[in-house]
Amino acid sequence: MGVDPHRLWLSHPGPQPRRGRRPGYSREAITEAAVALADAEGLEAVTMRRVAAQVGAGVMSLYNYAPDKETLLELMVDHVSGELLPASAAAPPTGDWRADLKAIGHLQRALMLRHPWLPTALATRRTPGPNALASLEHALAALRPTGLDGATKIEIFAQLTAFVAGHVRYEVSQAAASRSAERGAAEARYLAAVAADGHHPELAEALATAGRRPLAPEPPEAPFTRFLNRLIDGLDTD
Amino acid sequence: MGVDPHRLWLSHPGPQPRRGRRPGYSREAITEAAVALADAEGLEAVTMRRVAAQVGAGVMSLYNYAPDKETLLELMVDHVSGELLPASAAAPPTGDWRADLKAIGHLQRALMLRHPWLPTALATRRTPGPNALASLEHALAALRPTGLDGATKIEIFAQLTAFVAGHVRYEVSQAAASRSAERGAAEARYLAAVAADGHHPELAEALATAGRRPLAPEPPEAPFTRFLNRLIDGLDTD
DNA sequence: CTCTTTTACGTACGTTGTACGAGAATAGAG
DNA sequence: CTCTATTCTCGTACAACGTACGTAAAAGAG
Repeated sequence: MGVDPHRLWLSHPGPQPRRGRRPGYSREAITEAAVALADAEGLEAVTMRRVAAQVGAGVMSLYNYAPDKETLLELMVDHVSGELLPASAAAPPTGDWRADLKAIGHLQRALMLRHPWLPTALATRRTPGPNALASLEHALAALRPTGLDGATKIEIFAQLTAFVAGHVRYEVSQAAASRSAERGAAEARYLAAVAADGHHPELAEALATAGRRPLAPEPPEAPFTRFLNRLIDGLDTD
Repeated sequence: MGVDPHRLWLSHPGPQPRRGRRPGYSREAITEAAVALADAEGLEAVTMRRVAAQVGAGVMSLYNYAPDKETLLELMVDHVSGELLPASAAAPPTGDWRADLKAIGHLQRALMLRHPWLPTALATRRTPGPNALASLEHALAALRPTGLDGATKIEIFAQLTAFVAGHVRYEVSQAAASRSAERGAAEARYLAAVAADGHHPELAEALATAGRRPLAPEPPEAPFTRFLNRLIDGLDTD
């Protein structure tokens, strides 16, 4: 499982071959088509046949640009990770590493909301591509004032990303549930029935108090901000 | 997508049918076979054919016990969630909600290390089954002293679970990388090459300082404990 | 031109989830 | 008992998937 990252990332596009038929497509075009498909219809719509149809190629032609589908997913992840680059370049470390890290978290969340398949695609371990490494570089620079050792800084970044992914997954599933009335209602009926069985008093009370709106209306990212702040403010440099 | 949770969880085993052939297998046996398969060979080894072979049934017989494979995954998740019940029952809330929550996090981590496919299986949204709801009930009871409203308590539990899942995924991927020497070496070569390109000074330094062992040897769960403590100590009741 | 290299992609295979329907088992009704 | 309704079993079959293989086409080198 997995492809040599050196061959995949470092030798691309590689020295132009001086002989042979010219490529009719490009890794970028294929990746963009796959991303567009995933954005529009979800990750499960990304099949080799559909991606090929999207770019107007035969199915097997894709394999000249990515050795297998898992690699194509890696390319997709790194491609959208590139959307973080301009913001990173525009916001160099300020010296306040907590604020910098929170800003990174918000950017990651926005990216994942734009590409809701990203948390799922990130779930399987992959070697970071150039854009992901640029993100990591930016985060490491932000963490410089902490004086932590390298492994810990990398771990913090991985944990932050996993945290944001988990939260966004929760956000979009909640949004999907409240958008599809039928499914949401069935789940509500089920939970109400469980709460009424007498064995789940805490759940019953939680559901009863869950409907209440907060006194002051809050922006949709408020819960995320609260959790993010808690996580990062809790980080210590000892 | 998805099955009515009411039918799935609440009417099982349901009133015995008074006529017709008697079931030759059971939902529990099938679920256990699937869990055993996932424990031994990973989630991707869980195919309807292999599960059927494991229980000695024909493939299509499984569909009398679960309407589709996704539902079987739900059954697997809830089944292993049942392993948390004894510990929950043995450890009622102490009044120190932070300590209680940390204990829950450690139990969840241990569960996920026993079933490394669990973080992945949890990633796709599903309605909680009875065992998951018992876990939630336990966590809500622990959170009672916070006086938070129901939605927030539920959100905290979901976020905690997502956090633990993310961390365990990281843990097992690290363990897998260091176990397979070939793959780990290829990645190390790649990262070293990137670090040497001059455009990633922070990464270069982080990798250089990453090899150093801590002065005092620490147990394997130490990083997890640190992150968990930071997350939970950061929670506030305002 | 021929030779060599590289890309394009039709065909085909193995594996997957599962729809369908025919047969077997069980229990009540007559 | 037989008849019939009901429920479970599971062989067969199909569409969709990732992709191995091989042939045809293109393009520079000689």
